[in-house]
Amino acid sequence: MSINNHQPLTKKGIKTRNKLLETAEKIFGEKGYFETSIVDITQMAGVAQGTFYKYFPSKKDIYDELVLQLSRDLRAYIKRRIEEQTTFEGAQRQGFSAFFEWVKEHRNLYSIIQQAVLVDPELYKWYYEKLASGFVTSINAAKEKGECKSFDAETIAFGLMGIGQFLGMRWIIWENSDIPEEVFEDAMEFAFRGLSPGKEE
Amino acid sequence: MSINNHQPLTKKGIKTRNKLLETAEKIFGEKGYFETSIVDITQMAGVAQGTFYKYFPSKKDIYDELVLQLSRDLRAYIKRRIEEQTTFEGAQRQGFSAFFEWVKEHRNLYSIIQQAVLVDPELYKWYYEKLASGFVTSINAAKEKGECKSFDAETIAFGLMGIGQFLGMRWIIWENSDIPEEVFEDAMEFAFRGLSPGKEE
Amino acid sequence: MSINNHQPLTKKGIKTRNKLLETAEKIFGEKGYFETSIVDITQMAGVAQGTFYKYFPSKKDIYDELVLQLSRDLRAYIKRRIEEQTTFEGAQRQGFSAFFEWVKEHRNLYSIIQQAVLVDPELYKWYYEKLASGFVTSINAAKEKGECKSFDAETIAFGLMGIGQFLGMRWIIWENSDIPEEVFEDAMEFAFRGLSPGKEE
Amino acid sequence: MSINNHQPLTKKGIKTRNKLLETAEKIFGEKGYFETSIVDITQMAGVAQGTFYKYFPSKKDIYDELVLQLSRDLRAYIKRRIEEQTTFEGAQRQGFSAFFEWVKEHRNLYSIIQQAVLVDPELYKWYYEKLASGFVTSINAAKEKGECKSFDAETIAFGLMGIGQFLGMRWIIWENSDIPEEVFEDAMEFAFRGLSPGKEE
DNA sequence: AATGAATGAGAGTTCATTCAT
DNA sequence: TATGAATGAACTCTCATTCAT
Repeated sequence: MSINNHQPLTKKGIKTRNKLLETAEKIFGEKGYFETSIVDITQMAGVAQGTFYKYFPSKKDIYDELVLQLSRDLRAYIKRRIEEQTTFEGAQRQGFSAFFEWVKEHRNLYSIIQQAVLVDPELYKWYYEKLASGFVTSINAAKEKGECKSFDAETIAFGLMGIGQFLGMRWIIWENSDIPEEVFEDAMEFAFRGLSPGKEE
Repeated sequence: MSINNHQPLTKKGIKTRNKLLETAEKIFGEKGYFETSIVDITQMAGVAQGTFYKYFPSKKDIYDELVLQLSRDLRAYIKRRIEEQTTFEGAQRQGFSAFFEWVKEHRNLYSIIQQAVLVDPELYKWYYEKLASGFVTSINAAKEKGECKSFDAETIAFGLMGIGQFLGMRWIIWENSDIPEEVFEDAMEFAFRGLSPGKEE
Repeated sequence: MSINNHQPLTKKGIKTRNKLLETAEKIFGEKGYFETSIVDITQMAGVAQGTFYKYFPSKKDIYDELVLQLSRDLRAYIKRRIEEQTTFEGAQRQGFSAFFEWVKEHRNLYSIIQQAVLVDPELYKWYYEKLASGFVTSINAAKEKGECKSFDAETIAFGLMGIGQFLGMRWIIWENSDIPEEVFEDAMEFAFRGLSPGKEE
Repeated sequence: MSINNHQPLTKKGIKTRNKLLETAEKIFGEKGYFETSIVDITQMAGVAQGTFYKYFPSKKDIYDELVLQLSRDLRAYIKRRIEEQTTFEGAQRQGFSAFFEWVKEHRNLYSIIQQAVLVDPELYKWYYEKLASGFVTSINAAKEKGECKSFDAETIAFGLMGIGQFLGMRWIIWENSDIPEEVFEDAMEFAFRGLSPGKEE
């Protein structure tokens, strides 16, 4: 009995499947989901067109898998960098820092996520809600420890993600550089102590 | 003298062209640029396929025109609402408020902008840089008046846009509601005085 | 009672019709019949699309009219140049000469004729048969006067037309030059006394 | 490894590609390049539209391939027939004869070449220059052996091609018959000894 | 006489997917 | 497991022609 459940059974099969994933990541990132054809992927991966459908039911499926994978990767990466931090501010600094590094190292993956706005809005939503939930947890913890004002955690989570997203876009993606030291410091100061100058006395 | 420069010369022509623009706005907003076909637009607009090409050289052109139009509209809308404000914080509050209202009233247009990430990244960049320049001006003015710390204006501009973008997305687009009063207030407090509780004494 | 018989009734109408003919000649010559659109013609002629159909029932009709016109023109032009000649060879020399001059002056018209191979093979045939009939008449006359061997006149007519056609193509059209003096003389010698060297004694 | 370079990799593929070429030859010949659609070709070849583009990047490409193929075929065919000839006149007689036979056997291919005037003038030029170069070689050889007057070889080459072309067109294509014996003989006599009667004494 | 908006059939081409081998 | 040929629906875009004004 042979059911094509799209799961590779041999070492060679696993290798082929990974090759396809890597190639898709590269091309989706460069040309965008809609401009990428299956032929593009199979050609660059060095396999026949038919082979693609041995491992993925459709074009959309390989995209979904990439998003899930990178969502997990990014969250794990940030988590690892935050763990050793003891203060809320320290953790956030490390978190932002980790995020910017990750974007820099994975420009393609970053691009792939943004494409979800058009490819699959629900997936886009899922990705950010998932990411937000990590923030919410640490914000609530900080509130209890008196390290953060008693804001609505969801509001702050999305606010912080928005800041990270836009700064990363502005400098890493558009400028193709690191986040300048000064920008990072200003952003942190902004986030923790706001725009208004303190009252002088 | 008749040159097919895609500009209507009669009242009837103007009406048809506008009908096409309105229809495109609606369908792009609902189905997304890539899932929208010219047939979709012309059918819903009630004209023949060929008629589309009398007024727009291509699908991309009508998209561009929509983005330009809405970019101007949004900026004008915000500007009008800010003008009467005398303080930096007041102006920002009004600005955010205006932005959220505008997004609520033009969900389709908001969606169209986000699509530019894939449709035309350069246009996407142009849109946000244009928007940012307004922020930069008012931030710099506020710095001189002592109403804002001496941050890099570009950093703050993108930070604020990110906050607005993500909150609008989270509540107006995903939840299909207004921005809750509490969320708005928390966001303003966050932006102007930061996450950290002031030093108690 | 108003019947649109495509004939202009006023001076203005005649002018418009001629403008269309001239423009069509130019564009057909440059871009070819199939690559030329009615819009191309009306735009360059400076009239509205609808105006075209006031004067010509279809694209094919204006083409036909051009071919008929130029067929008459070319034959009249050659005839005028031949009339004063008294010998067969003299007349043929003048005829070739006139043909080459005409081609040079009317590259577009020459091109238009060649297009008939694809546009309307029957018309193409008609054009050359009409042209051949002039040759036949003068060849038969020459045969009676002992100035030409007793060849089949049709054969010689098409042979001479073939020579003219190919030399004109080779130098005037491809090289965009005059027929070189030497080429012309060689061609005449070839036509009248053949390739073989006479018997030496 | 699979690259879609339009070359078939299996026997089945080769068969399909050839079927398309044969069908295109037939339909181009009958209806003309511009009146032939890809649907015409694929329908008659019994394959899906998409299949066409697996083997030919565009309509123009299959046309080009046909022209190149037939150019080689015709030249090879004539060359084979000429080789055994020892005299210039004998070779030319055989050459003309071969050409007429070939046209008769491949009316469609002949038609396809003529279409190049409109489809691709450069290709048309290439075809005749290539053909002419064979003539030039044998004319120059004949001049050295004293079998041909010292004419400019290019002039004679195009003159001879013109004669062949027009006679073939007149009798084989238009009349759909063979070249009549008498026409052939008159043409040869014309070419080798010219129109003028020798001087009587 | 002239305009220009509108039509709609049909063109060439692409591509996700299926299937025989 | 892998191949690559084959499919056919859908796409964007063109253009000769008609028609209301």
